Amino acid sequence: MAARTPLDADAILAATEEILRRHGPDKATVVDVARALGVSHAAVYKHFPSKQALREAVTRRWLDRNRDTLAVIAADRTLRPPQRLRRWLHAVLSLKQAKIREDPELFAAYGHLAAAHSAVATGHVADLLGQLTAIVADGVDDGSFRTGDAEAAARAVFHATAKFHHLAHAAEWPDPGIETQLDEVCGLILEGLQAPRRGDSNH
Amino acid sequence: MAARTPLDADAILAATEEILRRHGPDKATVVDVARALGVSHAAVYKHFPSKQALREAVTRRWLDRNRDTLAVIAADRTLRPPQRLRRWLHAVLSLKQAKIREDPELFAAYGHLAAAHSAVATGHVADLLGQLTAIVADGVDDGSFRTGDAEAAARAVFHATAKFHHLAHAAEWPDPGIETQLDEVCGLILEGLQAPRRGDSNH
DNA sequence: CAAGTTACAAGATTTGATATCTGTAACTTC
DNA sequence: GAAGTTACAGATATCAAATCTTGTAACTTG
Repeated sequence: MAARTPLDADAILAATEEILRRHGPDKATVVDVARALGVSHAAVYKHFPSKQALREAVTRRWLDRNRDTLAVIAADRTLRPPQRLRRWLHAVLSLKQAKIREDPELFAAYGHLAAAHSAVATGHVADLLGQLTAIVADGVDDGSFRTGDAEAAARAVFHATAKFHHLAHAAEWPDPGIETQLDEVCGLILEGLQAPRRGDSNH
Repeated sequence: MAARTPLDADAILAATEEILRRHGPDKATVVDVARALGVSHAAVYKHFPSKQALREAVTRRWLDRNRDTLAVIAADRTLRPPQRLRRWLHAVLSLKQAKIREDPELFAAYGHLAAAHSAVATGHVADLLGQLTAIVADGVDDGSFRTGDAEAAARAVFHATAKFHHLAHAAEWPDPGIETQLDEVCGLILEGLQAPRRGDSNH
């Protein structure tokens, strides 16, 4: 695993992922990473200012990959917005489920960051909200959805599906019923977005 | 605080609450509780089979009080179902917010139990789902809501509002924007429940 | 015999000395 | 001077010994 003399940020990130996978987020140290690369730990600090920053960079890589995968769905004009929204929400869940299954230690490391209110996590949420807003706006344009404020509607959808994307619920995702639950919530939400406005009948 | 000779389950529960408040859920011991009551810890075990059971009993007391408070709202015929649903969901959140504010240690103790998949927690969820189902069914009866299956709809509402009642989100509840977020989600959900059926337009 | 006691084994937690880790600084090397 | 090194202080983690906790049992008392 020890990369040769060109020690760049990417090699450090790859080694960090490997160490996180092997030792788990609680026991992985910067010294371990340096040892895996065959350098002193101070060398790592030439590229990353802190252990925290190093972990954020690893997490950002995964989140950015996810964001890009989801962006493809969000922009897919072959699906009408309601169906696209459903597909997108399922994809958010299934990307995270896959990571838990295939890389549980790494996933746990991501969880620590989110809990610590890292800027990486809040930035990712903003990205996702942007994609959701785009889907909703598309729906308003083509007449599938009716809402005055696409951004507010996207926010509501995001909060209403927290159970299916918020890391705090990760323990529930392996439950086989979770997909059905998401389907039910999607159904309810889509009805809400498609509903014709009826004034203040809610109040 | 030491109660006199009649040592009954209620006195033990009261003492346990006090110890939990003072020491927090991680440091509170059965010996502490017994000391507060002026008895040996074995005496406590005559009334409760284990420390776990004792904590569950304390938690159940609070959950049952909450259930009863909410049942009043769920059955309040002076509010039409949409408005009642909104009121009920806000009440669920605000009861928990109040507990966090006024009794943080005790609230933390409840959290531990829920995380441990205690039957107390799952039973409480069933209670709440029952109340929700009743509100939805009332709405179907009086024409405010349209849904084939009140129970499935109630489940969807419950999952869609997880952010506002699931203990995993407790850290977000002190956020001042949380009420507005719940309002937005309520609006979306109510539109969904009120929507006229339009066949398979979602798929 | 219901409701308490003391005594005790097994397991968890605290403690405190030791070792490791983080982050910085002062020093090499190409 | 960019990219690495060793050396170090202070914070953190580790580990084994001592202590405390849990839960049970055998005993006492009104």
